[in-house]
Amino acid sequence: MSDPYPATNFSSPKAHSRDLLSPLKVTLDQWRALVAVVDHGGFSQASAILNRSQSTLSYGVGKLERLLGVKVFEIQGRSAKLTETGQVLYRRAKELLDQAHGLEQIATQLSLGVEAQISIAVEAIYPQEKLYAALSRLSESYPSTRVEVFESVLSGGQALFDAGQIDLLISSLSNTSAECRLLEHVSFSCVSAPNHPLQRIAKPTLHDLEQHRQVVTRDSGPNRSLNAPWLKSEQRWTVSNLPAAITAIAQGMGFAWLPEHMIEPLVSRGELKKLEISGHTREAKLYLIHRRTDELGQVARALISILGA
Amino acid sequence: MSDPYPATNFSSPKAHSRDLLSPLKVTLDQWRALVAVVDHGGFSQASAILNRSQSTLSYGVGKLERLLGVKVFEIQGRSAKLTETGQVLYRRAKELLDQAHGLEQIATQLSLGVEAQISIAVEAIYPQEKLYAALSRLSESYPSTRVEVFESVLSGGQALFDAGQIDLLISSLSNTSAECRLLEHVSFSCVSAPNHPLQRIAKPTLHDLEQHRQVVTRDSGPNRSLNAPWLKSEQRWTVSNLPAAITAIAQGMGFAWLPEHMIEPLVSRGELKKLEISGHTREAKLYLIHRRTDELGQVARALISILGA
DNA sequence: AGGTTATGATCTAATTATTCGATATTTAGA
DNA sequence: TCTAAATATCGAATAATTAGATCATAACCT
Repeated sequence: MSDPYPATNFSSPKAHSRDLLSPLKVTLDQWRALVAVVDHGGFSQASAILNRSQSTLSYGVGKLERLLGVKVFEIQGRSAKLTETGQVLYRRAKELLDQAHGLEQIATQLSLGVEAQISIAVEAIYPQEKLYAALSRLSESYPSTRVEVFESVLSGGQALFDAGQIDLLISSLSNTSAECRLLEHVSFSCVSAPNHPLQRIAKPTLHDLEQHRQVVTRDSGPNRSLNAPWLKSEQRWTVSNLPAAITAIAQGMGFAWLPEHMIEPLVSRGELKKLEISGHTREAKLYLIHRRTDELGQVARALISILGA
Repeated sequence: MSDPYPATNFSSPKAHSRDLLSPLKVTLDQWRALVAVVDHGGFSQASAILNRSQSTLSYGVGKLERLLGVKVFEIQGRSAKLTETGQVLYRRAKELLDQAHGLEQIATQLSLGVEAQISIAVEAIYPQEKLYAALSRLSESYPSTRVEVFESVLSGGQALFDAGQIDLLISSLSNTSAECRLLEHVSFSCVSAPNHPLQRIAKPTLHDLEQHRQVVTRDSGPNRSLNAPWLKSEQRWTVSNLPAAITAIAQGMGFAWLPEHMIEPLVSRGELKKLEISGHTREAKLYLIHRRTDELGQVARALISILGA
């Protein structure tokens, strides 16, 4: 008896290398006929739905079966029943048709002037959940529009906006040369690692803070010039993004003013600890900035509406 | 001065209800023409690849543009360049073509006798990671085959196998009426919650164990008759699946013999604690059981080969 | 049981869509 | 300005799809 466990030839792990341009045997209409026959319980019923004659569907499905060498339907009595093979193909064919319709819908949207892409810059302190929730809602209405998101710090977004590279900007810097509306208040807390020397001071003052190293996030603008108004420490480390700042603080590198919503989980896990600076709560205002709405496309306008709601 | 942060692309989350059977304006061949023209830098070059004349492609793409009301190409000089709209459609069209090819490939597999579905029963103590790793590899070679997995305990899988409802069985009970090979040793440890009374006994004996409640997993077979050979406690709670047993133990409900690989993370997190029963390590042998290979399809054989490797 | 009806398969002719080759047109480069 | 290379367009040839008629079969209904 031969080896009961014959070696099997497995194709490469990623079978994603398909020749997209090789000829296709089966047309969308043929798949559509198959699905219609299944969904309406027969060739005759389906023919009414598709506005084709029964013989047309019979011919189409028959051709599909012939071309692929499979048997999709089994005629039991006077009704057509799917074979096991047919069930598999039916499922997949529905997905294929859905994608084909989606593609045409996208094309229709584009033909109606929906932007193919919009670009936005978002201040890093803006809550990511809100951003992604908004973009998720946007993509429900405009699946064809690609979204490019730039994370910016301080003047960085402004520079992109002025250069005309983005449609929308969420920034802490208000702008009088464009439409600008208050969007969000972000509260900052001063935090350090739990074992940092500052934590041993009962009520640290601003002067106490100045004796220690502060971690700040670098302005992403071309000049890297702007600082938040409360930045005064002599010893200062500058990092490129907020996650880096948080990591540095957690490692005991110093203190920083960070957005409440970003540090909250770390504080409750005990990896960071707030420093209560008497009478000094920090708050940043985030503005939604854009050109005049009549200069924007409908997708950008929709995003403004979602973000502002 | 471009921004260092990477661009992010969001795609549509979930296709909405679409009428799959409404007529499609654009054929796969027309999408194929579009993609070919982009990929080969022009209508003429693409015509060679697709074995069509240049005029055919021009006609096809032109028709696509007319039907959808979009402009895909912009003729700059003597080369065709994609418009923004075209770029979006090109991307999606490639996905559509890939799916269409995938569907035909699946049909081809099915036509060559690849099973549309295989069913397997797996003893609950078999490591899930191994199972899913094997099934994942299997689906690379046989994406068209659906897999049905039954989780079984003791005689449960055997019953399914005897009833011919499954192709493969991984069970701790060896079987002489079918092909059967040793697949895996699973070590069991006796565990309880850390605060359980048994933990206060330095070297508990089997007799000590019998004084406490044991949690066992119910035989999933029709008679619920079999017990593992070492089950002796008078007080016994029987639960339906291993996660339920683990939860019960962690809550202090008693002790149980559980597979090492399932309790290891809980032990290291301190939610469970092992009871060192002197000289009594438990081990189960898991067998891979199946009918003669010449009675099985190629997918079942491939899975046997993967599991046995 | 026997007639009736609903259903799918098959054949054919008519219709429709696709394809090709020839030709016009545009543009980059010499 | 001329040439080569590219796309668009046109008409004829070709291929594919479609509908209608017909047949065979199975379920349904007295």
